[in-house]
Amino acid sequence: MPLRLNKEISEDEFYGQFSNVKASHQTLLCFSLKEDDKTLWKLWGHAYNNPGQCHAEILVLREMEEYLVANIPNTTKYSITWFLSYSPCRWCCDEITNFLMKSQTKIEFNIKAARPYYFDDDENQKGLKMLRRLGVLIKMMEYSDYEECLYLFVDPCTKFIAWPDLEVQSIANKMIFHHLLAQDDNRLDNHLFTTDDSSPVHAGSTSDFESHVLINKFPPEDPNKTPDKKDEFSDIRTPQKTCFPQRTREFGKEVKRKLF
DNA sequence: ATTTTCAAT
Repeated sequence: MPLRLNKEISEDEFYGQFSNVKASHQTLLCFSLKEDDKTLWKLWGHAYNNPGQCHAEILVLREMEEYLVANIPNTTKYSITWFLSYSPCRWCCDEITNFLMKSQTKIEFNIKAARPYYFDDDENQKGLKMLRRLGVLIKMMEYSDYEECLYLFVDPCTKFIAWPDLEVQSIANKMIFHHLLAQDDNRLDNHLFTTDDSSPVHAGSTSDFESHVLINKFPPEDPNKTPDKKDEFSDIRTPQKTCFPQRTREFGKEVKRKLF
């Protein structure tokens, strides 16, 4: 069964599928849906793509749609959160768009993706931009997102152990993601990489990260490994577990930075 | 190109 309702994933699945430094030919999607001002999820679970059949997103969208048509909302807004091991492809973006357009109830949609899925494909970029224009909060996963995903979908008592280069790769993913999605946004011309949260990335390392990602999307072994740089980022997050669910600031907000 | 990029060798 590619889709499982009310089932956590194992620790092995979590680390195996959501690693941002190892490529995979599978996609895992952990999802939750809740009615706002309620704490408990109304619908949750996880799904793998069905090989040769359909992407994980489609399975989950079907399940959520089924729920929405069968249940009269006791709220004015749904909140949906997805943890995806790959960012959605162009067609899945279209399907998410259709899903949002069909809903009678406002939907707050959060997508956190571990790895970029063919970001160099224009159509994939367009799909992601469309989602963002529709108000979907979409970002690449970073340390705190991994903590949250583990807490919510694996085990709240297990401590997240970061793998080597998680920080470096997530920062690289974040930068390339912003760069690509900002292409058609004139307001951001000179501020592609500004952030709200005092990002530890130094200006000098920008091109390193960018080329690193553009040349090798998911390098299994980083030939340019620089231990110095890794150490530089190793302490930027507190590893201790915090109370989830807890919303970190989303990237979508940071585009409203001052321009002067 | 409703798609050779979420496998099959």
